[in-house]
Amino acid sequence: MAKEKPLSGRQQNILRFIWEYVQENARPPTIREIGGNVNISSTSVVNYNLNALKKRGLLERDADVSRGLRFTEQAMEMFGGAVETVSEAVSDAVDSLVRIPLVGTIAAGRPIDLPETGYALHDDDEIVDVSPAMLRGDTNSLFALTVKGDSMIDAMVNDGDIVIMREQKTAENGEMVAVWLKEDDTTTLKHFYHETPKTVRLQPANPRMDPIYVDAANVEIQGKVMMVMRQTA
Amino acid sequence: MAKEKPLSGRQQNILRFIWEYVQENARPPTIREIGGNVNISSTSVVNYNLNALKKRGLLERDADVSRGLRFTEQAMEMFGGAVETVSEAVSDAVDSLVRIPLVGTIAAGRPIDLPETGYALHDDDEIVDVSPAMLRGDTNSLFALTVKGDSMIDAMVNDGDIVIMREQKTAENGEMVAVWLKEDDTTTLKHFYHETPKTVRLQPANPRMDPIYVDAANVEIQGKVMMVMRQTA
DNA sequence: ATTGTACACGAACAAGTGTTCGGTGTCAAG
DNA sequence: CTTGACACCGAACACTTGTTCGTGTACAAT
Repeated sequence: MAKEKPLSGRQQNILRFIWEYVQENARPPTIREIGGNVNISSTSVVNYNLNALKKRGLLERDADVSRGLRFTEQAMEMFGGAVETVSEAVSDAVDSLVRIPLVGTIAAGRPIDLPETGYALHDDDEIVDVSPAMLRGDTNSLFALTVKGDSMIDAMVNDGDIVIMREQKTAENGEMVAVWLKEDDTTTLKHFYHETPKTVRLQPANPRMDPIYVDAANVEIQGKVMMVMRQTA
Repeated sequence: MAKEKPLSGRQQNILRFIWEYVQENARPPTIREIGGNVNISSTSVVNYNLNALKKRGLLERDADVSRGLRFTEQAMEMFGGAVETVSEAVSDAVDSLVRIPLVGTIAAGRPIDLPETGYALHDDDEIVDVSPAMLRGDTNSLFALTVKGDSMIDAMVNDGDIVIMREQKTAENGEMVAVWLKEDDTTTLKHFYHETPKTVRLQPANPRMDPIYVDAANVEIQGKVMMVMRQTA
């Protein structure tokens, strides 16, 4: 589009006054307040200039209401950094919790039982709220399971603990994963290491316990353990 | 000062409406707009309630100007703090986290080392954010410690875990507490039971381990364990 | 010289908006 | 039963505020 004519001095003064007035008063000025501050004695002239600013895309006007002025985003950018809206400020003030569905249990004797729909949030799911500061990486594909029984003790995970997991079918060395041992009909939580192409080392979290070595074909990774939470009171 | 009467339902609705209106319109509402939205047909009643909110320190009013309302800082804190009288949208977006100072470490070889000032929040403290749903009872006197070493394994607590505790010098049967064993120069986390007036049973969290029986005089309770959190990824 | 546009202005008016008045009803305290 | 405080209400009014009208000036283009 053609280059626009620069704003007149009066129009610049009007914008600046409106901006400052909004900061000080938490409301826009009236036509008469604008006129009084930029030396325009006639409400008609102020009206004319406001309409010109509207035409330039810098203001929005609501007709037939008092103080019916609002800056457009373009004008906000013009002022060199938009002032946050109240809701933005509130959002910033609050860490968004990561809401993780508690979708079931984990026990030694069976594989993890996840819902078919990939644990999308349902009204009846319990939710575990976790601060994002406590989690790393992608927080979108997480789910939580409650531990049943004391078979995870070698992972230092107790009956009733909550395990936060990410759905993941492969593991990097050292990652703690839930693995289903097919031959043993057992789910276990251990640190995973590729020993050889055919052998996997599963290292208990308890450093005083020995690892187990299993055939890679026997291992089905069911998810990565991101976090363990235990309520003791 | 005397405890103030709670805001009436109408007054809460008025505040909520004003808040939402300001966010949407970048200006305060008129008396009539307020009335129309909280089912008050008389401008006089709206005026009466606005004056009551002003009296409570939640609003400022400029006389004889249109849209002469402004929230006070007290009201802003209220909205920012996500309590009962704010809008549902803000309230829903904000779940008050319990902010717990991470004040130090816990290790077997020494008692818990707490700051003299009772772990009041300082700018340089690390904070652990926990959803209140994960905690029971008083959330005001909590602190967090990072576990050093693997000596807490019998409590199924690993090196690097975070323990959320409440300062407490006595224990009910079954509560998990941090105890300092004076004769052994050891801190341990165990479930506490009064066996006899002179004897205490300390039961490991690991059900496969045996309890220890110690002289009550040898035991110094340093806090109750509310929660254990482990980051594994 | 004429025309069109931009800019300017005072005044009047219509509508928006806040304040005041006189009144009613409820409830607790005396 | 009376009184006072609180909450509520419709109506009227005063004032604020935005819009419209008619007019004037300056300047560029024709």
